[in-house]
Amino acid sequence: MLTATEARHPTRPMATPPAALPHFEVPNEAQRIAAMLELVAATVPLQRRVVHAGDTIYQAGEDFGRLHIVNAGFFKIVNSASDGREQVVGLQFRGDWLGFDGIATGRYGCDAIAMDTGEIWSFSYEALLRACLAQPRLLGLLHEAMSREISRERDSLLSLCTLSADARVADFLHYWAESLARRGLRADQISLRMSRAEIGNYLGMTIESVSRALSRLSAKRLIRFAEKGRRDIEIPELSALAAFVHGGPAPASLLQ
Amino acid sequence: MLTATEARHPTRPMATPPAALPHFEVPNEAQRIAAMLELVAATVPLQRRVVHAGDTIYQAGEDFGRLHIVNAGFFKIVNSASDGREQVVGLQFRGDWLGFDGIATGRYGCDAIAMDTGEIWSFSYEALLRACLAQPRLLGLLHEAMSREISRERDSLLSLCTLSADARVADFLHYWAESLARRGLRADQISLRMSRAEIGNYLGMTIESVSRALSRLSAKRLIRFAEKGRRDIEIPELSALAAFVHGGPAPASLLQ
DNA sequence: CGCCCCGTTGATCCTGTTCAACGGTCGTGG
DNA sequence: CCACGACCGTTGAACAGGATCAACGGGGCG
Repeated sequence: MLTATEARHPTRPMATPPAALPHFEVPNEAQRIAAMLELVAATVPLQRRVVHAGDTIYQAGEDFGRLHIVNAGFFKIVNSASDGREQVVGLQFRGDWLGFDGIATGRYGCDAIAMDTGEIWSFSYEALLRACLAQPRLLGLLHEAMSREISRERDSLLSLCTLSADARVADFLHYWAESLARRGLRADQISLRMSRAEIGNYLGMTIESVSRALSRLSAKRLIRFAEKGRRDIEIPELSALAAFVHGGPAPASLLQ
Repeated sequence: MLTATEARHPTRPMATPPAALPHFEVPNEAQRIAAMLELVAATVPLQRRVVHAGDTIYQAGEDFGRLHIVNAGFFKIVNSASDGREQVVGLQFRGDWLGFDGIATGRYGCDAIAMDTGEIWSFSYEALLRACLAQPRLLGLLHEAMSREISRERDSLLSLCTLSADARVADFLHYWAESLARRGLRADQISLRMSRAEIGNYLGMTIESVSRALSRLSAKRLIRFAEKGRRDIEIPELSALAAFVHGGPAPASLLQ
């Protein structure tokens, strides 16, 4: 319940609040999230847990009873079919909630797995509902989080069905960078802590296709690989990436 | 509640409550939905609206303020990107809720369109929340509906990413039939009131591929076309369809 | 009747998968 | 210290599943 002082990792870009605000158009989403976390912490008895890459927050089939909020780090949601097919269906960052899929059935429907060091706040769903009676704003936050989750998944569906492989990868990078920017973190150089296999699974394509798509994006100067480690990617112009996703493979300006 | 003799060809399979319970494994989901509708109708001031194919319930960008429940008919949810890409991201049947995507932003994020004659119950989100104070069970229903929606979309993601075109179509038919069965309607002959184009869009494939997939499923005896009208489909064995989805294209028993 | 929309089927093309080989990095142990 | 193997990412070549292009039949309706 205590030990609040630690749980910070200055070396981990995900965990710390921004030191300098970026120069992108920055909505006050970071404040929204901070206020949300503050309110939850103040009104719901919660348990903080520091997690490391690979740690499981919950697993499909477990009894539901608790919800979770990402305070730091990031997490993947994996949905599995009875025949063994697995699919990463969501990536959750600071301020996102985990576990909604368990409410209806009383059992979690997916696995939630940490992709990096981070901190998870967990609390009983029942306790949350009780707290909502005293503090109705809390209910609004809950509904907002669920609504956001629904919209986000619909956007995934749209991207998966309507975009080419290259555009899907570009959209993925754009989404990632935007998620950082919205939280007040710098978005011009992101460090995916996912293997190509995980990216491919998330985007519904193979490792090779992901690799090729990244190479092509790099050739088009839409991204740049950091010197060391091809998991660190620079995005010179976020809007160019977005334009590529939308306008198709031909930005018309700097093509051939 | 009886009148068991009809229910053969109600001409409108979606609209009417079940007359005879089917012989499939039938959970009491029909009762769950009926009880839900009853409770909502008793506690929330709602507006009933009869709609016809093509009618719009709400559109992306409109101010959010109301939620909707399908009492009869069925509806598609269409998500659109700024560049014009459109994607059917959900199909909603009796008992399903519409409009959750508007809660977070205050504006609907998708279009909801009737695919057939039906009836929609609409009510103010604020009024619902007020009613929840008096009747906490209502809040449980709301959360359950949102949770279900999230799970459903994750399953769509899984199917889209991991299944071949034929399996996707089979899965779609299976989902449709199961949706009917769960509501106490007969599931062995379904009448899709969607064009091939709409099915294709929903499944992320072209009209031609849908057509071919249906032909192949028919050749495999997993489905059969009704004499007149290739939108009416018989499913001799629902479990065989499910087995095809999972076990891949080779059911091993009646192949070759 | 003519038109339009829908669904089917065939032929061809292309995107992304599959199969394969290779280089780099890291951790382990001789 | 370096050899080794496991893992990751990249790239090439061949393949295949769907997309695309095209033609045709049927039904509804002005």
